[in-house]
Amino acid sequence: MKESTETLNFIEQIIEEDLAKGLPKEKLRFRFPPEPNGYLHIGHAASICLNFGLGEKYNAPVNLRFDDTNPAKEEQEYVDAIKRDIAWLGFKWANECYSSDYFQQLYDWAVQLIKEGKAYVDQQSSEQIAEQKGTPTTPGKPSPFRDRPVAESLELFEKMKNGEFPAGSYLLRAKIDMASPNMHMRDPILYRIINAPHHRTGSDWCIYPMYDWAHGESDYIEQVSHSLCTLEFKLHRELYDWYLDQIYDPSLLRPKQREFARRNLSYTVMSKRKLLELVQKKVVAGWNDPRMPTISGLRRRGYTPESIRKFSDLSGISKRDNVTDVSLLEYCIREDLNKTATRVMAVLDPVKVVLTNYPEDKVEMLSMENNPEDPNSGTHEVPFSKELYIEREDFKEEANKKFFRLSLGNEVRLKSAYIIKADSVIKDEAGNITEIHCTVDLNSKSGSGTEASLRKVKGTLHWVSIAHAITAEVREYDRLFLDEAPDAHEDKNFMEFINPDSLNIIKKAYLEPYLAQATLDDKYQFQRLGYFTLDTDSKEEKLIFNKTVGLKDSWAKQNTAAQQPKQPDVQQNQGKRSPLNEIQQLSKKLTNLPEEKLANAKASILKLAEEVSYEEIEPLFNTAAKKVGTRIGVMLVLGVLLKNGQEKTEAAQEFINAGLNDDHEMLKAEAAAIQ
RNA sequence: UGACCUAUGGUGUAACUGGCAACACGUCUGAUUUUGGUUCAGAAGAGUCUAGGUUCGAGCCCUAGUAGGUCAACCA
Repeated sequence: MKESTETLNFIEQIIEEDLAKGLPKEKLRFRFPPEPNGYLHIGHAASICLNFGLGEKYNAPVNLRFDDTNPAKEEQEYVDAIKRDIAWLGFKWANECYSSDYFQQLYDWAVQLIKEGKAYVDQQSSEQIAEQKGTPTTPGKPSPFRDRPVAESLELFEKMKNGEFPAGSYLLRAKIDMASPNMHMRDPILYRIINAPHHRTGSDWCIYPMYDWAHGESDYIEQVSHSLCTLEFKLHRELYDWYLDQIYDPSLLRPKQREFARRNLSYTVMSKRKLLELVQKKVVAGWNDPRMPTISGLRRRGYTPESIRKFSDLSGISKRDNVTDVSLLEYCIREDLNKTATRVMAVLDPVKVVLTNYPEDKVEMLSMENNPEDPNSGTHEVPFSKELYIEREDFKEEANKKFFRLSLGNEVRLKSAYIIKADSVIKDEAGNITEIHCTVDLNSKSGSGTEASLRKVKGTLHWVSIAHAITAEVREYDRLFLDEAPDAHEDKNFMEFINPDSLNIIKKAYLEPYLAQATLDDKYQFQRLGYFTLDTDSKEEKLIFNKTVGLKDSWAKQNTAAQQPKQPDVQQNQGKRSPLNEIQQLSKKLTNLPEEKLANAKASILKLAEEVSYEEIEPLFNTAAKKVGTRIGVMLVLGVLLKNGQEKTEAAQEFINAGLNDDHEMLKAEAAAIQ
């Protein structure tokens, strides 16, 4: 038996440690805690897959808990959408929970806190409270109501609950530490008054608990062992633990909060607020627009649950900021669809082909494989006749040898049909090709096994019989933003990077008739074009297909590369290092580089050296002797400085002398060059 | 000018807790192919932010820097 060498992410390691320390495996319990104020997106999928994945791995229950403590923002519509998305991803929650289910318990605990002198009712404005709170670098001041007698707080809290005060007039605050370096510990708010109907509790409550108070205690009530959230809650952990300390019964399990980095995807944004802005400003058609990174958008676009789970799996979990390239997501969906999608033919930009030697009225039904990757997928029939459409870009009158498609005098195969040869073209007055006249080799029928059919030809084209084709609208999508990280610019708003061409609608595409029976669940590969699925806007009399993702296209890549031979290197958009820093990085490799690269590295160092001052490099003179690369780099910089008129100090001379006496040839040489 | 977190090929993650850096995507070759897809074979690309230290030995530990992120909502 092979020992499983599967590596654990840091969350799994924490769990394993807890298990090793004696936590019984049966006590493991997780939760996914969305706030029902928006749709789930691919970033949430990371959290969903983490929590539910852990549940599957350890055979532990995972609750779906709606964090619904703010009636002003939350709606039933979102609850329904969230449940739909999680179920679609293929996960089953143990219990459907709501923080609002615990309002009474939370209230009782709050009363207990007041009685113990650990909470008090405040009645200042939010401005006053904010001012007293201080700043991260200066301590706060206590509220004048901080030492209000317990009985008075109790009475006021009771009145708050009974709706005797207007919204915003009173608050319940925990009494912790106004001087804590952690702002969250400076007497955080436990309850505020909100006069809005709650989607579940209606008007039962006028006071609502804040996140920190509700979340940790909900974890505790549900006996969640590991409460996993994103990094921005790291500073909340101290408060999470403080609240737990106040009510914790040692005979019960104590939840543990741990934080991981949220997942970002390149060329899109991932915050609910920003996605909502795209919806509200009508940049997209809605939360489930196929260009949106929402689960519902991806679903409509044609992504499968498997592909999204695979993506989460490959992306991993860690604690550093990240921007995962969309190409990984695209890889995941292609990989899935390649194995499962039915192959069909569709022509999006047609040009007419006439087979001059094919009988006028003849129609053949040809057989086409549904999926060459799956031997059991069967075949379907596709009609063939004298007049066809092929893709306009699949023909050129004259072509070089790199063009594998149809051109005058050359042969090409029609997928699952015959080999044809282009003889002539007909053009309109503007010079546009309107018809391509070809002769067909009638002995070359696909699958006939004849010698002619086995002939090797350079290219294979997809096609559609004009007389039999059905039409449909096809929607092609491109990235929503032109910038890799549209919301990572301090000086620019993410909306400035919107791609104006993210949607391309082809009003009339021609499809093989088999597609007339397509359903919303079907996934197709339009051969040589990409993966497509029916859009929800589609109607029986008007089919609409979404392009999920294109096939990899090394031909297109080759072409664009040829068009723009030298693309300026647009990388290095973050972490602008200082020249000295870059020099140090370059230097350390110096001793390991092959010659050509060595010359380049040296040249770069010499150039960067112009921007470095003597004061900056002097400390580097006592670089450890074994770090030869760095010493060489420093020597090079020193050379430049001396040449530019820098006085040769004692320290510099010493450094040069040390270099001269070094064993390393390169260092010795560079020292000799400037001594 | 405080606290906390983070730093490994272009990108995302690994490295059995100290033994000279692995996997995936992407990129580039070549083969196969009735999809310029798939598949297969291969290549290039990082000495792990910098400096010092501990150690026989450091990506992992310590110190100091640097860079990025988070925190001052009656949001979650």
